Formats: sequence, structure tokens, C-alpha cells
Amino acid sequence: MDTQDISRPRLSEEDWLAAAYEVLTESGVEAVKVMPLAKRLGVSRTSFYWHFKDREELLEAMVRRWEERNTGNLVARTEAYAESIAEAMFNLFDCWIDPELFDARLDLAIRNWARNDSSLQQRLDLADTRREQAMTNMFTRFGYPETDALIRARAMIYTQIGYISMQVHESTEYRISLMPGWIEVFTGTRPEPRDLERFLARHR
Amino acid sequence: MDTQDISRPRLSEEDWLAAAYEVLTESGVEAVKVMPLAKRLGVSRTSFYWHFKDREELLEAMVRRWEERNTGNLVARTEAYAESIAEAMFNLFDCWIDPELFDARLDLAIRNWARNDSSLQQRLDLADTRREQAMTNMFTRFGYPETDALIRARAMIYTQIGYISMQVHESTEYRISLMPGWIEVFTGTRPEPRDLERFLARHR
DNA sequence: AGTTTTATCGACATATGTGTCAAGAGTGGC
DNA sequence: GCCACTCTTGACACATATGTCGATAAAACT
Repeated sequence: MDTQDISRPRLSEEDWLAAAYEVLTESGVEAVKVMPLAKRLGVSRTSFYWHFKDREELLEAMVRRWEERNTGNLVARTEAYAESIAEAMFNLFDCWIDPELFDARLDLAIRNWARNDSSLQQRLDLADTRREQAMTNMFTRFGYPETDALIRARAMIYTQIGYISMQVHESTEYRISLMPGWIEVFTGTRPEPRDLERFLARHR
Repeated sequence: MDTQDISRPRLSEEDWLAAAYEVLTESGVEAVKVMPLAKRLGVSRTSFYWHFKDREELLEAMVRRWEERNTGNLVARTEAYAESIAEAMFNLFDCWIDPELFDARLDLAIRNWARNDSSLQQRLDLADTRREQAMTNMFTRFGYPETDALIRARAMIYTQIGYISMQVHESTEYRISLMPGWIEVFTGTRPEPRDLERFLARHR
């Protein structure tokens, strides 16, 4: 847990970014302040200003990190090849398991931040529209009527955000064991054992 | 939108609470500060301390307001009389429509706040357990197996939180029009026209 | 009208935050 | 050894926040 490193008293831009990311995802933007970060990193507060113009610039970097990551991967997973809606859904669920594909905590932090920052809210709305579109397409591709597809897409998006928001901490194994149940709720049909097999095989 | 009142320059405890509530639900706890509230109310900052011991006391009052409201009403709606799972669900959906029954914005604010306040997080966990229990019971009462019931209960809870968290602004009419679709996703069966009728009749 | 209760105000003490600047260390290349 | 580049530091100026106190002002009761 100690973010300090005795062997390297001198810091790079990356060190500040990493610390800022930690605080942002744990406590929200309001907590991303230069003074506390400096204390945490064990250096003088003012050395921050060598790396960044001001606090604004650090925050902007956080937003960019988010933009480059979450939505892109998620949309890609909805487009992955699948033979059934259940398999398609399992593909998407990879995002719920692999933090590299989708950083849920960062997503939540950005979402809360956007509530008090209208320009960020605009960027977020764009991302959300892309996600909703991609998921709706996934359902229509497998024959769901437009209206149904939209509701089901939203059910998934809201559920995911709610899941993060509620700070649920389940073990990966337990979460995987619930997946077939989720598939049934979201698609309206029970997944084939074959689809489940493929999914489980991926997560060893 | 103007919270000042020319005819009453003097404020009561209630005025401060109302202003705090506004700011809390709009911008989060971090924004609930004495100075900005005073500015907003058009009085001197220090007069706050006549009404409350300190900022802590104001915040505690906010938490109590939340506790006395949300969970109780929600649990009550899950226990309302119903002849089918769809009708039971429609009963619960009243909470999504009537802000008097369930204050979604306040719930979200409390949830975000709790992320940085472990004692509040404990109170919240208690509330969440009660809600999950109540919803799960609703499903088992209508014959769903225990595991299914739990997943479906969680799907609803997460969806609701996600819905709030994403700042969705739909008209009440549009929201009501989507309800049958939601019912189908959450219960796995299409609602009877009769159930829908009863629900619509209630919301005129 | 007089007294109490209710509420406001400005001055003071203190904490925490932002950002600038000039003076330096530490590391590496030549 | 010298120089340049990278990074750190403390002093300074300033803004915003919390909370205390004693002096008042306005309503409300008697």
C-alpha cells in the first residue's frame, strides 16, 4: 500500500498520474489535491508544478486516460463474433471480469465528477450514447425487436453502473458462477452449456 | 430557483437544512460547506453556528433524513398485496415514479458520500441488505427459486442505482411507457393487460 | 414598555488549499 | 571537471474554508 519508494526519491510525471488515479478512483475528484498527493508521495508540494502546469492539467490527463480505455474496449466486445445472443453476452461480460478491458472504478469516478462539470458531462454523454448504441445493436443482430433491444441494453448498462456504484465486492469465482443467471435475465433465455463452456475456458 | 426570500431575512434551522439538501443532492457532500450555503441564503456565514453546533451536525441531519425515508417506503412497497409477480413489481415501481416514496437523488448522494466515510458506509450496507432481502422475498413469494430470486432482486437494485447514477432524464410518461418492458426483463414474463391497467390507473 | 428568546454580524484565530519564484541539488553526457 | 538538464525545495502571496466570541438587532412573550 505504500506508494513511496525509498530507492527513488525523484519522481516522474507518471508517478503523479498514478497517485492521482488512486485518489480519484478511491475518493473522487474533490480529493485529488496537490498538497495531499505530495504528502502521499513524500515530496514537496511545489515540485508538482515542474511536471504539470496546474491541477487542471493533471485532471485533464485523468479524463484522457479514461476516454482512451473504457468505451473503446466495451464497444469492441459487443462486436466480437458470436453464434448466439448468450455467447455475445458472455463476450461482453469479459469486461466485467478483466479490469484491463473496462475500469469500472474509474468509470464511476468520472461519472460522479461529471455531475459537477458540464463539459465533462458532455463527453460522458457521448460515451454513453456509443455504448447504448453498441449494446442495442448486439440485441437486434440476434433478432430482438428494436424496443426490446433498447430496454435490454439499458438494463445491462444501468446494472453495471449500479453494480460499481454499490461497491459490490464478490470474488471473481462467485461472480463467474452468477453469470449464467445474469445472462438469463438480460437475454430472456437460458444459456446453452456450450456457450458457458467457452466462457469458462477463457477465464482460467 | 432563488432560495432567498425578501420578506423573511431571518432564517430557521429548516432553511439551512433545505439549502444543504439542495447542494448535497446536486453536488455531493464535498460541496455542503457553511460559507457557500451562507452566500446562497444571503446571510452571514457565522449565523449558521447559532442553529448548528458545527458542519458535522448539519451533515448528520442529512443522513437522518435519508434513513427515515427511502428504505422504509421501498420495503413497504415490496410487501404490498399483489396477485402476480408482475403486479408486485408494478407496486414496487411506484417508487420509481413518486419522489415522495423514494428519493433517488438523495440515495445517490448518500451512496457517493459513503465511499469516503466508513461509518456511513456501515449504515448504508445495513439499508442495502434490508432492501435486497425484501426484494428477494418478493420473488420467492411468487415461486422463484432462491438463487433466481436473488439475481433478479440484484438486477433491479443495480438497475435502479445505475439509472440514478447516469442522470437519466425521461419524462414520467415515457418512463411509464417503458415499464412493461422492464417488467418482462426482471420477471421473465410479460405482464397481463389487467396488471398494467391497475398500474396506469394509479398514475393519473 | 420591558424582558427574553431568536437570530445576525464583524473581528479574530487557525487550517488547508493554489500557484510563483529564485535558489539549489542530483544525474548524466562530454 | 564542467555543463546542461531534470527535479526538489522553502519563502511568499493569496484564496477559501472552519469555528469562537462579544456586540447587536429583531421578534415574541408578558
